[in-house]
Amino acid sequence: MATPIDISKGSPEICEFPVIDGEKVRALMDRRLPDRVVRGLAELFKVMGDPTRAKIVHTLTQEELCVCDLAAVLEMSVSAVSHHLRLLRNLRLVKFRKEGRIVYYSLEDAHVIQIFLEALTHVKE
Amino acid sequence: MATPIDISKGSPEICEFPVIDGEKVRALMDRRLPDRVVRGLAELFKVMGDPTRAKIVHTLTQEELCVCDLAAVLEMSVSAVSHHLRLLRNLRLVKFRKEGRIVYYSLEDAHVIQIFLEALTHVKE
DNA sequence: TTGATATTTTATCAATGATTCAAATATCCA
DNA sequence: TGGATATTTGAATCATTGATAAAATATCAA
Repeated sequence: MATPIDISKGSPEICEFPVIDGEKVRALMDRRLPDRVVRGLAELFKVMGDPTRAKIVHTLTQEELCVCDLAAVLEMSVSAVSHHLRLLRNLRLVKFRKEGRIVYYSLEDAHVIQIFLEALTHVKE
Repeated sequence: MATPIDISKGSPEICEFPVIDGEKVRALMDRRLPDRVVRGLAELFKVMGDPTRAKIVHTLTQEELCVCDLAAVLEMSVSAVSHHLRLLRNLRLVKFRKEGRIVYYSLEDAHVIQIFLEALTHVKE
């Protein structure tokens, strides 16, 4: 039977939620992730959660590439690809090096590849 | 110097993109992921790419929980949580079992946990 | 310098998505 | 059966996001 549980934890206002298993709930509340981490996780997944950016990441798992060639591989405008690269850059999923006016992009680290490949096997099965 | 590359591959219209390294581009085009897989990947990441759903997944990595208790842990309305659970259900990230009128949710499989934890360590470092 | 190339940025529009409230189901218990 | 509880669903609103085109920046080469 659902009983209210006080989850105010000393904050000024009293918030009550009806719960089934109050102990479980209290224990899980103590183990909640910090907001900073939750936001970081969501942003990481969100930025990979677009077909175009998924393609970009996949392509870059194989080879370093300049914006222009990346656009050719994806058959998209350079501008569109550049926009997506900026998002990936902001989240530090990709890094780049400049050679004259050509900018070569590659994946930032092994973690990104790992997450991507894990998801790939999940989707393929 | 960028030279145009014919990527029409027999399709009626001729599409040309200026590229730097035509061989690289052609090779990568041959290794592109099928659209079905790309869409699946993007959907998987997108559904995890929301702070609330990230919290839900994290909570369920620890314990099976009913909707009502999940809402209490997250301090959100039951309705909002239920909406998010539906999305997670559609992508088969979570499964549920019914016990009378109470519905208990848990993560679908080890892959989901793996992807989540990998991302977590990436964000935390 | 001038023109050409590679990339980035700005601005705008349409589409998508999260949240809320209200109503609908479903199940239990008296 | 009637009433209470647990969850789901639908509609409405508001904010976010992606795509596109056009302009801006940066670098090279003649």
